[in-house]
Amino acid sequence: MPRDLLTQALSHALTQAQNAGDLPKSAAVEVELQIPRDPRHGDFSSSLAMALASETGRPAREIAETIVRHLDLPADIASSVGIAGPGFINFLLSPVWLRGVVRTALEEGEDYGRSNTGQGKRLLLEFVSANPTGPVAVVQGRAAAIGDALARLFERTGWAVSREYYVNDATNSTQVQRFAETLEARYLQQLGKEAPVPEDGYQGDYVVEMAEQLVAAEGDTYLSMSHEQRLAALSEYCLKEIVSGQQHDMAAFGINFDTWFMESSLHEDDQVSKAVETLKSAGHAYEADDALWLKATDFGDDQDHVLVRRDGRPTYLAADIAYHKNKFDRGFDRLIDIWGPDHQGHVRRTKAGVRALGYDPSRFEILIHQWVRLFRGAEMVRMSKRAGDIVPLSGLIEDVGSDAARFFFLMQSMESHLDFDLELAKKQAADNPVYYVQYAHARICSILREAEERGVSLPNIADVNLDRLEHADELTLIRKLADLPYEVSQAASRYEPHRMTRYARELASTFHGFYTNCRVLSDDADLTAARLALVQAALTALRIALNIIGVSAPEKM
RNA sequence: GCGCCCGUAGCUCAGUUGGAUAGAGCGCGGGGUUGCGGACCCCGAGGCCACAGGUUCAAGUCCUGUCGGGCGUACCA
Repeated sequence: MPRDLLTQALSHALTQAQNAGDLPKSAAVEVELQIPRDPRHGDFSSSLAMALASETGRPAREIAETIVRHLDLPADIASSVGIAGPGFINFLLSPVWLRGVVRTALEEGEDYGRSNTGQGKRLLLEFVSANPTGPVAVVQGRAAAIGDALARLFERTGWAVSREYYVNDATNSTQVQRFAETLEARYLQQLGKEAPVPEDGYQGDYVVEMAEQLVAAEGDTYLSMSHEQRLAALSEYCLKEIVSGQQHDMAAFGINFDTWFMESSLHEDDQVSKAVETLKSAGHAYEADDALWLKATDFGDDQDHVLVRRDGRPTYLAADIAYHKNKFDRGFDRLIDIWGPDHQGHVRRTKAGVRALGYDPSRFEILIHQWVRLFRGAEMVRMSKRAGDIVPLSGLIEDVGSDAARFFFLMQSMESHLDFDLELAKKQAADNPVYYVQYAHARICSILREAEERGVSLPNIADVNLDRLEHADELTLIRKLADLPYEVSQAASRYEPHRMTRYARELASTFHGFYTNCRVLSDDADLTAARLALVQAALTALRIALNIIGVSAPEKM
């Protein structure tokens, strides 16, 4: 990447200047490049001289001149190096170097922009993990879109990624029991019995529908059982039904999990109790009020938390700690969890538990995404499963389609609330930014089809005279193509998948501008060949960006 | 009360780890095609970046406080 080459050259120039005595040897100054807001300032810019100015007390412009004098740039990379403003060192990439990007993109194809920062190390990405007490909701769709995009970003940066969905199917958990009691009531109601839904039960209509299906499938089989037997049978039944429903929801959204990890498997193998024992013997857990507590305050939390309840049942936290131990024990080098905003309070205690077990906290990251607020027109729709008014992801996909849903989920950073107006998303299908990007892709495909129909064969890149690419819109498009590798690496390392959505829109916009001003297929055979190469490179970059955000790239629309 | 996130154009949001004159989409006003897809392109209007201090050569960005919104604050998950 040119950024790296220029950064290295600047660092080197600084050292040279210092060794030559032209600049004082000061404390470590980080050499970094920015992209100027105003393109007239060049492709890259460094404020290195200003940072040094305040340390050395010498004028920034003078320092900049000294550094530039010692600068030894790789051949052909920059067509100009300038000093501007208060002391910026600006670089303008040369057309020669830019044209090389087209060649690189075509030669590397779908691999363009890949890097190997992960060095093949194993990364476990856990996301969605909706409770098995209902269908996957819209807010979890956001987690799904974020998680899958991050997974693809990490795959592109050299990590061996596993996608995992954690199923809280422990039948003795409070939520599962509560759900089973609700289902029991609805089931009995279906059969004409008087049975109130528990006050803290699940109010959503989908439980009624489940009861209807249950009666249709199994009739009154459960009627003659005792309350306890019936609860056990029903919770087993509904866990199976709901999990398979969630698996169906994820498949419909194009998310393929490598593993659906069952919490129950932790309990069956005594992994939870063993983890608790380990904490206890290490002195990180203590008895109080007839319960067992994790001494989380020793590991950065502001309060301690119960691991084993007074009645002897382990808490969710205990299972979660055992679960993360299990992840590490499976040999993963790095763990990333993506959680919903309602789990924010659990971050510190879970990290504390993992640290208490002796694992390196830098290998474990929990990302919190914010809510999706659904609107029907001006009316906001609440989405708590426990409150009952759940909006399933499957409904959203039916309404606006998987592509639009994924694109919208990734249009803004995960820590921002997302307003999703269902009516607008349906009504304005034509104005939807996802179509704008897909249209650019279809347009390029159309050009390539047209070329074929006219008997213009696609050029072999080795035979193309790329020097014919000199129009401003051509070079602007190439600059955008050149950004892809950096965008991918940044989006991955900073957990910012929405950057790829922004990139895709910018790339599409840049392409549309090029298309308006530069005719691809013309009588000029050399120019046609060069532009066909450019257009194919743009196609490659668009496909990569769309692939990362999980949106299809249609050849016709 | 405490913790996390948010507050930027009429609306929805970006803002490249603190850089030069704050951007995009939608909406609004005006223009553009005897051409490979007009689901496109170009121009314009529109901003005390919630407010007040502070740090810095430089603050939308960092720190402190205030105000407003969301969420959390269980021996639920």
